[in-house]
Amino acid sequence: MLDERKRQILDFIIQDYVDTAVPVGSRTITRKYNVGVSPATIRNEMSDLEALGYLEQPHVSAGRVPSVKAYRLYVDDLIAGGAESFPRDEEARDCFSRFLVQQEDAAQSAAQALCERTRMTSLVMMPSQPGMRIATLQLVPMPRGAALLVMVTDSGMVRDTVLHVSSRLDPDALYAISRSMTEAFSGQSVQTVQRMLAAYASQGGAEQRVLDGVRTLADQMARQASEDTVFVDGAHNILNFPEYADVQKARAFLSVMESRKRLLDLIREDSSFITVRIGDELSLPEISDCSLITVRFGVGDYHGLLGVIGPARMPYRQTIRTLTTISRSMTELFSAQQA
Amino acid sequence: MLDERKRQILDFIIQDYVDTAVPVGSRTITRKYNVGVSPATIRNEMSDLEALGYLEQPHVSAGRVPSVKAYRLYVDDLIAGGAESFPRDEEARDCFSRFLVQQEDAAQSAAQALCERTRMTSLVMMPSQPGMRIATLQLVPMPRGAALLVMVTDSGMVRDTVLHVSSRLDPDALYAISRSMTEAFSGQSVQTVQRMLAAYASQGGAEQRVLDGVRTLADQMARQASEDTVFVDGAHNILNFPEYADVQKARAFLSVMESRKRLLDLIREDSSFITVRIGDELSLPEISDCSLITVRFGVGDYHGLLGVIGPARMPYRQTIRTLTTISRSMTELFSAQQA
DNA sequence: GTTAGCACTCAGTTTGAACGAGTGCTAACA
DNA sequence: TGTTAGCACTCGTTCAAACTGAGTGCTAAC
Repeated sequence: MLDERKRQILDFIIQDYVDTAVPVGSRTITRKYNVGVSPATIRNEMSDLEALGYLEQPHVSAGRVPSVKAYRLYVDDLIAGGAESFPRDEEARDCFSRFLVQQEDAAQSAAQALCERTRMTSLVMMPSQPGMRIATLQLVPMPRGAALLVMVTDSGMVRDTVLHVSSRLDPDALYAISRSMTEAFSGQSVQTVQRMLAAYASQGGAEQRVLDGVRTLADQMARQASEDTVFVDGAHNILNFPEYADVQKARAFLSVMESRKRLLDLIREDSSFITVRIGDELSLPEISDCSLITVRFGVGDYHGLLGVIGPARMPYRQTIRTLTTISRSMTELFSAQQA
Repeated sequence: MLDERKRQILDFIIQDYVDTAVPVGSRTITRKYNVGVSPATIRNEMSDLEALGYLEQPHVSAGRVPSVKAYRLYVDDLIAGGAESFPRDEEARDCFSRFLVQQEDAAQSAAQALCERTRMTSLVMMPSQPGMRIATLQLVPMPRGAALLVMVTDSGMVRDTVLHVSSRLDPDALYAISRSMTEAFSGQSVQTVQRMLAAYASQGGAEQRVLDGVRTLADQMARQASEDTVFVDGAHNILNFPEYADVQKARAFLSVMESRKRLLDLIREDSSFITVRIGDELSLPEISDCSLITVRFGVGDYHGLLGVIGPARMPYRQTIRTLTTISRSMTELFSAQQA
């Protein structure tokens, strides 16, 4: 469809525009890249490329800018051609500790690692876990008659809350309570626990406070279980890009990044390993000159998404590499956890 | 020093500038506020106020802007006069759950509450706790041969990490280990524990993994103990202020908010309950047109700081009120915790 | 002490000219 | 037939000059 030379010129334009954020003119191409033809010829080719929808002109005396269609072509090729060649990155493993970590911690570190490496905005989505069941409930003694109530689910999620119990309850007593609570609740779904405890009227006393604690944690868990959670990091990095030199635009972008709902709408609907959505494809006017790359991580029925948002003019190859690397680390981490 | 009318005019100017961010002219004063004299008279008074250092003129044909000295006068009066009149705010209590919470969670909620109410940037500093000692170590059973190691200090700080132990260890066995670990380490300072465990060579096996876990947590705690932690929230709110319409300035501001070191330098040196530092008084050029208000919270030897940063043109009264309200809630929370 | 009037100042905006990067077209060339 | 040099043309950008208007300071009268 596109002959060799057109394709090469288009690639040069994309490359240059990604680097400089300035519309690319015909002479720039001949100066910087060795095509072997004169600017006039480049102009003819560019004119064709524009007619084909791969280039756009901000105004008649400016250079050309890649269109969404051009990025799409570029990215599709990138993914088709280079998917296997993304190398391991040992350093990436190290951004998670060698100890196992809780899922939320891992997600947060992943988000940090992503935005540190890409200098853009990173997203991490942890999937909902509707079937979550309680595995353990345990009271850990704290000073001054308090205790930490810890709830663990079969999927390894952990939540805790501090309770006032009674200073007369020694560690063994707390452990006895823990065992019987675990016996009572273990294997139940958090929703069932919520229902079981909703019946209890609040009647004071240490027991009641413990049950209230269980209910609180069950509520938290249930909320978590029923909806996907999203971590965002580095949203302010958008200010580093000249396309967001306007504070109004930057604020619009940030407000999208703060709206869990809009983010989920963005992220949700995709099933392939790598998804790239460019400009309008995101169907959110506030970020219509951005691109979002997402990759999956996880194993079996437990998987989430890693994502990076930046200007449509982003270094796709490098960003995809970073994402797949971190995704692999996350997957390994969770496989280890499952094992 | 300042006669009644001058003082009133100065207050009007401050009030108007806080509202509008636009230099205030003499006619604006007569139009909006009922002083009972003509613009010409106001001009004379403003001229005097400028000579006294309370007003500044961005340029000769602009209105006047309050100087740092003016804000200082205003704020000092505010604090001297109104410190007792800050009311309770029941709603503020509710932003912390009725259950006791871990200190970090409380700090984070406080930061959130502050920036939600002030629409500026909030800071919460938790003080270092050099004398922190271990109270409890406990292993909570997790699915698939894992266990959550929980460490609690006498000050109520909690840290945990996931370990692979052995699937042959049942809850009772884990509890037995927990008890003996607690016996061994309880009452020791985290630094001592670090030293005790540094001697152990890593030799594999479940025991070793547990001890490695203890060491990891002790390291974390020690780091926390030796240095103050700062939570920042709502830094991006700075974009809402016209004085930060310039992206460069906004970036400079955000970079300060990300630098723990610079923040600590800002916050550190103060001993009174409320501290207000205006403009240059902050001695950081990036934020020389901001003000920082900090108030203490906590009881006895355990206290931290709540702070709000915004443009020097901020609603001081309201912001101080919000800060003191939240500070009171935090203090109550921690007193309850101690009791 | 207060005020009306007036000249003056100066940032911000508008206007228009010069500039220059870049294009499209045409004609010549290989 | 594809390539290239040349040239007219477009249009955003830049810069300076002119204009506008908000606001002041000063003076003289009340």
